Amino acid sequence: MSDLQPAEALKLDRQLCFPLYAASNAVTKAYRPYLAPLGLTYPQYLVMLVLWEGDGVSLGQIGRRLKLDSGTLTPLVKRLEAAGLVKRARSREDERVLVVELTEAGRDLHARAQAVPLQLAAKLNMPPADFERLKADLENLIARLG
Amino acid sequence: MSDLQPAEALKLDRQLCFPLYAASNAVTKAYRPYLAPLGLTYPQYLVMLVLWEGDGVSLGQIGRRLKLDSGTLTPLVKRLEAAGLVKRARSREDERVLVVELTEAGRDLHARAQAVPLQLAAKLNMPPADFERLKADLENLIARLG
DNA sequence: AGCAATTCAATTGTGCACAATATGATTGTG
DNA sequence: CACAATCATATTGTGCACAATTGAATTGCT
Repeated sequence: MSDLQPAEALKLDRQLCFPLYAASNAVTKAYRPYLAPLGLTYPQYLVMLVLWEGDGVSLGQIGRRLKLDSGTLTPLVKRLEAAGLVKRARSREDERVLVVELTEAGRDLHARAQAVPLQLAAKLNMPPADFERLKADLENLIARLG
Repeated sequence: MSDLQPAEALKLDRQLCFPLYAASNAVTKAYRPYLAPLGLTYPQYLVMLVLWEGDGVSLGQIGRRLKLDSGTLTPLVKRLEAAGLVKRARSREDERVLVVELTEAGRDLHARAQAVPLQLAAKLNMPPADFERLKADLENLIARLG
């Protein structure tokens, strides 16, 4: 891209950022019909994925894993609590720390969520090699941005 | 992905969607320091890219190009108008249509924006081949999601 | 011409993202 | 043991995204 004339570099079709932005919006939208019956938004689903992998995690740990800050996560986790999927409690050892734990309903949702990746894979219908290459390239990009 | 056990498929590290989401957030954030001096957010910058390529475009045309709806674009373009970068006017031939045109200040901003893609390319520091492959893969993904 | 269907934008309401700041708990240092 | 610095989360304010609805202009059909 650095060998383009500046005016050419400003064309929408020359941007990497735009397909990235559009693809992210499109994928979030693609999840909606499968997550709505579970009562989850896409960012809420990501938080649940973290909790299903390891319950009893602090807000900060969730944030570092998902690269989201407290301004995003505090209200999001409160909504998960209002939906009865998680409990929020201060850590006994360190009162600054908020520990997020699954409720029974939150654990039960794991079973119902197992169809989601399969439904999305079916909708994408992307060859596994393309899928893995794209994932690796995106992870590389994220690493370059710190 | 379809050959994974469901529980495995629900691991965050197996998701394509998550690096896509995280990369999109990270790229938007990476633009911020270069766009803020121009008085633009990243979505506003995308709208300006469309207008710099062809001025006097309807809101619907901008929306189809950027895959954004009127609920997003109506207030965004009003903010661009408030910033003095565009004019909003109803089409003479069809009063339903809102035509968005650059002001003098909006055209002048084009020159100042030419550094932006170069600054971002420098920050990414990604080999052109990787850049192009990732862009092609993302466009392919967008096409699969309609 | 009349009128239902369509189209384009605006509005309303919910839920992110994130910068900036605030608040309270903990730690480190003299 | 004060007490400044740090740390974890919460709050405030701005700006997206998008579903759902509305309203007005236009088109199409008979």
